[in-house]
Amino acid sequence: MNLKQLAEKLGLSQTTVSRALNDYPEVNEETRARIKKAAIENFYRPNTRAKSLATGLSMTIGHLIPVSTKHEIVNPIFADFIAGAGETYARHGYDMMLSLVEDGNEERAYRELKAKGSVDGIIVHSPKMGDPRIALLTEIGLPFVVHGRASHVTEDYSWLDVNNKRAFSRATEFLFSLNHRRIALINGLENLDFAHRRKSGYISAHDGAGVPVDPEMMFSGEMTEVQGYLSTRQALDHVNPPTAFLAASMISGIGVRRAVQERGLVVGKDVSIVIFDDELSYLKNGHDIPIFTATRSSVHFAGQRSAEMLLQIIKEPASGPLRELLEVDLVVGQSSGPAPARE
Amino acid sequence: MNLKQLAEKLGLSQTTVSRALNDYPEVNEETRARIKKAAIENFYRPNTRAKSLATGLSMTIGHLIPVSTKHEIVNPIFADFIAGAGETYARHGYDMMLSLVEDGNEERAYRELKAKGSVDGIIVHSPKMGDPRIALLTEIGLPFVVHGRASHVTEDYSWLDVNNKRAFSRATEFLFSLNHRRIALINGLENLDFAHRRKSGYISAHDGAGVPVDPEMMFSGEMTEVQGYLSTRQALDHVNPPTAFLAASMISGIGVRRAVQERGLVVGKDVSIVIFDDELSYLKNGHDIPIFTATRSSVHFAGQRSAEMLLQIIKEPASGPLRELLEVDLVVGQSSGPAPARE
DNA sequence: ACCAAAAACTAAAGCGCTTTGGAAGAAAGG
DNA sequence: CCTTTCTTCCAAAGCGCTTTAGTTTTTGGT
Repeated sequence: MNLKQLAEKLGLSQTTVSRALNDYPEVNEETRARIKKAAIENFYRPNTRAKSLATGLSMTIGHLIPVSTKHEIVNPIFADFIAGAGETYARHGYDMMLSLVEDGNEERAYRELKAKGSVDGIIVHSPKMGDPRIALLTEIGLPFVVHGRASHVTEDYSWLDVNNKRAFSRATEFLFSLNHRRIALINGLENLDFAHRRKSGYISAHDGAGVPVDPEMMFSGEMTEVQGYLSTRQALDHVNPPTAFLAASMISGIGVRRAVQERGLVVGKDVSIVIFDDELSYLKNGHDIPIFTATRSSVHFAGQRSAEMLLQIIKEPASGPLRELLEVDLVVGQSSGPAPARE
Repeated sequence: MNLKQLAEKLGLSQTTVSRALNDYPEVNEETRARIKKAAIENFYRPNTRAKSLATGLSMTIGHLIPVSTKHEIVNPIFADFIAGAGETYARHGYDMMLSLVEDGNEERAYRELKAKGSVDGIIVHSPKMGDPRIALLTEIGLPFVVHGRASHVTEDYSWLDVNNKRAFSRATEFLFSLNHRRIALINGLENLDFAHRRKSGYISAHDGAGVPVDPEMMFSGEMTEVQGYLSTRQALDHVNPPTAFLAASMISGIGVRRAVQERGLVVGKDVSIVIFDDELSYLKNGHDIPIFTATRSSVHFAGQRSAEMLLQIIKEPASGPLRELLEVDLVVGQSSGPAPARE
């Protein structure tokens, strides 16, 4: 059933029916009630395409997920982020469009999205340092919110980020307070901005404590279980192995733990592990006492908030660049303890 | 730049330009070349909304992800499935729309999708036993492919599934062959069809081997790490604890391992663990020797194939219900070994 | 009872595309 | 040389909605 048919059935013009359903004032309340009733009875739903063609609004938010042809990996963190964002969109009548876009094709993909008019706004994922997408989106005038930030970018833009630097400096300091002096960092890919910030937090804590940073204790890579495992093995093989590990996610932390246990070392005693916990729904950090000591920030919440911010910017572009920095909790779990006494 | 402007610029009618770009024959090859060149130079992209309004095709595939208001959990398996499907859509010029739909609202959500004309087809996720969505989608005439199957459904429909029953009977038999006689099943939610089939595979292997099934060794729940952990603890607390665990996913397997190790038991020696490995990109089952002995089937591939099937059905509805049953590999890893001798 | 203003409705244009039904000109056939 | 058939192009309708610019009906003030 489309508008025309509904209008005919009611013996009214399309104009009136459309106005009644969209709560315009210039329609008699009695008629409006009659129209709304008929709309419900006939399960009338305006055709989205027609509506958006007429209004110029697509009522759709795009999520462009960078996919590397080499690694071809989809971050599990997306699942929870998207769940959070999706809720918000649904509540506001927006749809969510997902596109996987390959490394080199990013500029084209974004321009296309604008030209095709398929979205009203975009969430930018996994910003890299000096990410060119920010200038690009500003140029083409597509509203966007970055999940994360991009260092070395001069534009003013909207973002929501976790205080990654602080998170990692706090975690490092916490380990220092337990007398650890040799801490391995199992980081994400360091061309990604968040990983860069985490590293700088790790380094600044070392500087603050006067502990030298050893580049051989810093690992970076895709945040997979296997990467956590392999990096940890390498770290433990060092002539001067670490007594503690700082892992970028629950998943790499699990890899760290596997490698540690494989060596017959006891987590929380021989070796401490601190992770960054995104509160992934399928990988919660335990049910009572946290499995891992962790800096914690819900990526589900981040998704929700980012979406809200984006919708706000779309509604009122003048409300200007919005920024939000989330602080993390430091929760102490079973995976950390005082550094073992040196023999 | 829209069609009208492009046509004016070229001194041609919209008709000719449109036809040239869509490779219709009734246009001079020289003119076509000229038009295509201009289109590229001006980065012309037809407005999707207008196009789909005119053609009646939305060129969009919908993924409705069931979200429970109670658990509010997004399965990480979706991430990889969607990555696979997304690739395929991109290659064929389709967009992907994601909606989170709450438990009770499913029927309405599907009908709305049809009425609003937002998608040309749908992938049905997480089918339950006797899932009503299949009858519903058949009734409203929206092309769909089910990822999984639904027992007790009489309709003919398209699906792509893993042979879950066989996977779990093989895994169980494998453990029997290692002399395990008491095997705990850490299953997914058993109202979900795949979990039901896995259970029946587990049971049929017991029947085949003449080993009685103990309901107290069968656990079911959301496939999280914590659920795996808690179920395992409960199983190990039993007066007659199991010597082996069969876990529904990598993630629950990790929970099983945690509980086992917490008791000071050695995986692969005191206790064997076999998992179902979906080949999640972030949780690969090790890099050389598999961490866990597993039945393996790539959910990324499943996403790809499901998408291909759906596009095929959309293109040629007559090509009828398509079905595809994927068999799993049984890969032996480090987590299984002969049952410990009874004292 | 009359006129202006407000209320309630409608016809038609327009969003940007595809597609139908021609039309004009060139090539082919007799 | 005239008719027929291609070839190549175009004007205009239509997809289903919103919205502008009116038109008709009611209301209210005098």
